[in-house]
Amino acid sequence: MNNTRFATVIHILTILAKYPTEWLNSDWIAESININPVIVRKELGALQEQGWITSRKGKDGGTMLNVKSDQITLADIYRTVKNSDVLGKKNLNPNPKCPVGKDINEKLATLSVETDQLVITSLQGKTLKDFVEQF
Amino acid sequence: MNNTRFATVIHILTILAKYPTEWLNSDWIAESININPVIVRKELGALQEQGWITSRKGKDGGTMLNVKSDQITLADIYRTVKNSDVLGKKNLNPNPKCPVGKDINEKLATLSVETDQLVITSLQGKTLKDFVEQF
DNA sequence: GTTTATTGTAATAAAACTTGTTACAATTAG
DNA sequence: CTAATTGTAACAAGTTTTATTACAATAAAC
Repeated sequence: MNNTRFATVIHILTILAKYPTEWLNSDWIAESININPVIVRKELGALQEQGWITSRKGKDGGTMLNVKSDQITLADIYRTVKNSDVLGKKNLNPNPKCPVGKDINEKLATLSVETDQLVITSLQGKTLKDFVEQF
Repeated sequence: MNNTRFATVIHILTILAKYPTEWLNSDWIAESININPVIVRKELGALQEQGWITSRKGKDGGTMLNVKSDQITLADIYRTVKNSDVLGKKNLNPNPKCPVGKDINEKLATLSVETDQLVITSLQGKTLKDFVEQF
């Protein structure tokens, strides 16, 4: 992961969890993170797909958390934004004529899946609630 | 990690470990991975800095492994190429006037370090020798 | 119902990162 | 001396990430 999506999304969710009874708008959230409100709205789109939030258009519109914060684990959040593996990409076209090249991707894949799973398992033990309670 | 450096470097090291008595040149290694030889030479530079290989210039030049493959753990390799954290980047300028923005990076950092450490610890239990023996 | 503020989304631009390529000086075996 | 190789710089191309502009659809509030 070489982007800020996990940081952005957990920031958004933390704010929503902190103010669970208010319709918070994307401008307000964006100011806390100090990023462009359009990016916030894009991430809110991803959170909607998970069913975690409800948004309302129009004047006095905004977003509210839809589920209890102990129902969302950090693994759920990570999976939502994850777009690369911990150990990075495999090589695209290793040479099948080379005994190493022939099998490397298969061996790498095993290691890669195992490493990613380790992270997921660890994050499954932590909820958004645990995280938010630190504030 | 959204690059192929781990895959490239472990591929290189696997080949070197497989043929420990030959001076393998960058063209030959590059053909197995199917990448540009200059990239191989760049990575070989990183491996030299770790003291893991010796290279020889000139005709019949090439590279040989300098240490036993059970002396290199996958954690050592990962650290050599790692250029991003498992959970990605923190947000650059969260708003210090917001109670969430004020502390988010500190809380995220704790989580991030813990997650990275988990991966390192797991990879420390695996050596290059273990990996190479699969071939 | 008109006004105003907001989401949702597309299109584009700018910035950062990754990979590939060309070129060549320094070096070393034969 | 010749041929082949490393080491490295410079640049080019491709991909990903982040920011920005624009605007239709919508809904509250008056």
